Amino acid sequence: MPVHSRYQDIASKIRERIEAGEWPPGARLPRLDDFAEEYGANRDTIGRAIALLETEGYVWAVQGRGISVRYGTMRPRRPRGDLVKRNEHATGYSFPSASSKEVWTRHGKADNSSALLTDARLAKLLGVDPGTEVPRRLRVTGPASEAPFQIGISWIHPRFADLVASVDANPAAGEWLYRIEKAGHWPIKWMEIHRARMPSKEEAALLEISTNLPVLEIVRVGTSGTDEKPVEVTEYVVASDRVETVHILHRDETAQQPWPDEEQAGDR
Amino acid sequence: MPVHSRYQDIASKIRERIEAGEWPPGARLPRLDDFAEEYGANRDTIGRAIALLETEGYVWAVQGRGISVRYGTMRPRRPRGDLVKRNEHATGYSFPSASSKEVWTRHGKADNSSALLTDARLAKLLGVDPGTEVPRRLRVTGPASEAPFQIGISWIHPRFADLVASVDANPAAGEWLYRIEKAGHWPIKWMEIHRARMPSKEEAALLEISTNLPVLEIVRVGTSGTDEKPVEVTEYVVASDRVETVHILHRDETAQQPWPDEEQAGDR
DNA sequence: TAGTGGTCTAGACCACGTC
DNA sequence: ACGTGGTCTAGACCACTAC
Repeated sequence: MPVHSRYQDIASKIRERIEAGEWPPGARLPRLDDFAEEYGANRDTIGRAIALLETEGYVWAVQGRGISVRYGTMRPRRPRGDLVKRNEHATGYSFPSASSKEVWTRHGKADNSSALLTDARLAKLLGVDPGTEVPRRLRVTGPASEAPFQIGISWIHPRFADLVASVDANPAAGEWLYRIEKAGHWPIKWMEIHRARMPSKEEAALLEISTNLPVLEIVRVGTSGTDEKPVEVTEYVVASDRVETVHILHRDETAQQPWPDEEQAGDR
Repeated sequence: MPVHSRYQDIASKIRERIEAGEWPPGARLPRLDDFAEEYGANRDTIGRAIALLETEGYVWAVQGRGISVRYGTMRPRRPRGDLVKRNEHATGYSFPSASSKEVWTRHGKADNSSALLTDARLAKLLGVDPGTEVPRRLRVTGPASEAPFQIGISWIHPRFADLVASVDANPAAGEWLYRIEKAGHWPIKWMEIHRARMPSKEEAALLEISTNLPVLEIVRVGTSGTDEKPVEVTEYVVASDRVETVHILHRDETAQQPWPDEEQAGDR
């Protein structure tokens, strides 16, 4: 485990203790000095470890008060379903588009192959068991002259493995999805889950950013319009200093006016 | 300028020099030792300043290579024209709803008053000049028993000042908007801009989080369904460890983009 | 191997919340 | 006023990149 620096190791240990329930949400952690003595490290080093845990949402430290465990309703990679903000909007494939005349270029080669989908959350969204071998497409996208702004990792449901394998080794963006829609699953329906977090070391390297720069994580799930089953899951990781997402919200055609006392046939 | 600590002051100075163009995007900054000598501070302190600038997206430091200026272009991630589809689903106000039986409570008092809208970006979105006095509504929202998860600041277009002033001093969520829709602007159309960033000190205090925890910033613009002019702008700041946003995407045959592209004059 | 950023220590002092 | 986290220094060493 320790391939990291001292403060990262210590942070890992404290993180595990929190997750094990040693200190419940709201409880106060030992003081920096206590941790320093316990781990045989300098207090400043403990401070760095705590700062790391703060970026991950585990703890909240306040001068003069102490360090307390957050009510981590949605711990990193462990979202809870009941604390969610719901929006609905229209965009199409949310693959970032070339605005005006600009053209996004792939940085490095796209990797189209199969891999084991070990992430439990993504596996669940795709409707497969964790560890299943799944067609995967990985690419890093951005302007040709500058740093990339996005990592995209797509996992296609294994029932489309043959279909996807028949496509060009270096397909255009969305090519796999077009094929699937053409094969009788039109229209694919989409859901996206957005959140902010810090990048992993690997993600930071791919995006050419510091591990200190937050990223926007977008998990997109595509569902067949015909059999209602998941078709693909894509995780985007975008650099927060380069990209914002724009959403257009529409009102349901069948929706009534929001106030109940009046009836008025809604036109648009 | 600030009453901040040494490394924050130094970060401010370097930030200003970057924005002044002293080092163009891609250029390399002086070494830590050089900065240390120039500012008469310890190298470790300079390192903290650089780490801060990294979280803000200004620079990118790599061991063995040096510190370079980022290409800090904020690019909206727009829907792709040929793939955009129409949307038929309702959204309602994207004010977070209590899923299941949970009820969000206001932390502290909501502040309903008027204030000067100095933020150039928000002023532009609302269609007023920066510095205009505008009805404002500020609230901090979250479960009753735990920490809040969201700050919401709404700015209502001044043409509705009288209408809004007539509402109860402590209105229900969305009350102002209902009134405006009722006054002949139904249905309001919405756009949202999402991005990840680090919180300000004040935001962190309101959300009871560390300044090290990234937040999701959501700027929402409501436009009158009848005269097509902006009605309100709301900025949400949500704690990234508590909230994810969920979006349902629908197809639309017409590649519409009703919102004018905002060129990003640099508001970071 | 040289150069540069990252981490660590020990000790001191500062800033903030609480009593 | 006290206690706790936050910052700063000086110097040393580690980690990574480039040559």
